[in-house]
Amino acid sequence: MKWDTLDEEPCSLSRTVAVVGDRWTLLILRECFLRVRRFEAFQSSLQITRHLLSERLKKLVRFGILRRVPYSEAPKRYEYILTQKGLDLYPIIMAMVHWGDTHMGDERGRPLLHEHKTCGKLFDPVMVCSECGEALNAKQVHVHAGPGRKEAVG
Amino acid sequence: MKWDTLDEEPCSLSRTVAVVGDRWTLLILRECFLRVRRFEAFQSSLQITRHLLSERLKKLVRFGILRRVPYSEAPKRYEYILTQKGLDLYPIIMAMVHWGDTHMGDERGRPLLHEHKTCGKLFDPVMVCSECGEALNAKQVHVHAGPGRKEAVG
DNA sequence: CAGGTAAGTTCCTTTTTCAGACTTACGACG
DNA sequence: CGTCGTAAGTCTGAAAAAGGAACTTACCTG
Repeated sequence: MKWDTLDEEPCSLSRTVAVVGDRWTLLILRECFLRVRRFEAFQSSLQITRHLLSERLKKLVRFGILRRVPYSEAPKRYEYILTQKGLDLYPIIMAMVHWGDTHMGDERGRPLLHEHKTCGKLFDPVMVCSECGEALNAKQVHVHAGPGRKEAVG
Repeated sequence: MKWDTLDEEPCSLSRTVAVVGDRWTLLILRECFLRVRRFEAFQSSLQITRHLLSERLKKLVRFGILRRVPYSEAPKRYEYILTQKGLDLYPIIMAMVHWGDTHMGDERGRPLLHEHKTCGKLFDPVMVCSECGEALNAKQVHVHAGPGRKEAVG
């Protein structure tokens, strides 16, 4: 597998995996959604080596998931802020949190609770069909090759 | 970071990342949802080294995501089948596919289309609030420490 | 001018991953 | 009977990635 061109495969999962498919990137994104923005803050909360953090942040900026925004001119200091493309990763993160809550919990209970400001309640994320609104499950879905696959396969 | 105990962190995202947080595991799971079940089939469709495939499958079995089921007694042959815990990863995979469709597409169009057998239509997965049914977005969610976090932090 | 802070970079060691050959156990072919 | 083919792995040496810790730059504070 050539990881450097994974984002051009005719498969949307591969393309997503190319961007967020490693441990550190996912943990960095968790911090982003918890409003962490600065290099030192990421480093101290994750205990990631500065080298890797620097590299991963660059990659996320390169893919348009974070923006590097100056917050001080002298000395030059930057913070990393989620773009819309980055904010759109929220369902992935929430799906992972929900799976962890459901299947990897221990006797201590959930680490975090999520409140939906709009309705005021504690909630779980549920994935539904855009057409009929019903909850989705793997066995009710049939997959067809789309135009992007047919062209790639020939 | 000690990756070997990541699944015990007081964070559901970390625990999920401990299980599915690497490139190969996610691609293997994609194949599982496309009904691939056998060692040789995974190997030839992914071009993963046999060594890594063997290791990743063992790990998925160990975490209860796949079951190793014999399909031939002599010679002994096995296939790998998603458990319910594994099937429950579907929202994560679909969320990743959807993000890839939305943000990593090219002029060729979508690689795959998904049909909801229940309603018969092509759909996108949408993540909604379990309480009010509204589509979720990061800015409308407030996070509270839950019991599992409070106990861990002290 | 010594000490502190933020955001990196550099260097060296350890761990993972990769590519490909080897193994085991069977069935079919000639 | 010996050889080929297949499925599901294991083993090995080389290459790539990750880890740990010190170093750098540019400013600010007492």
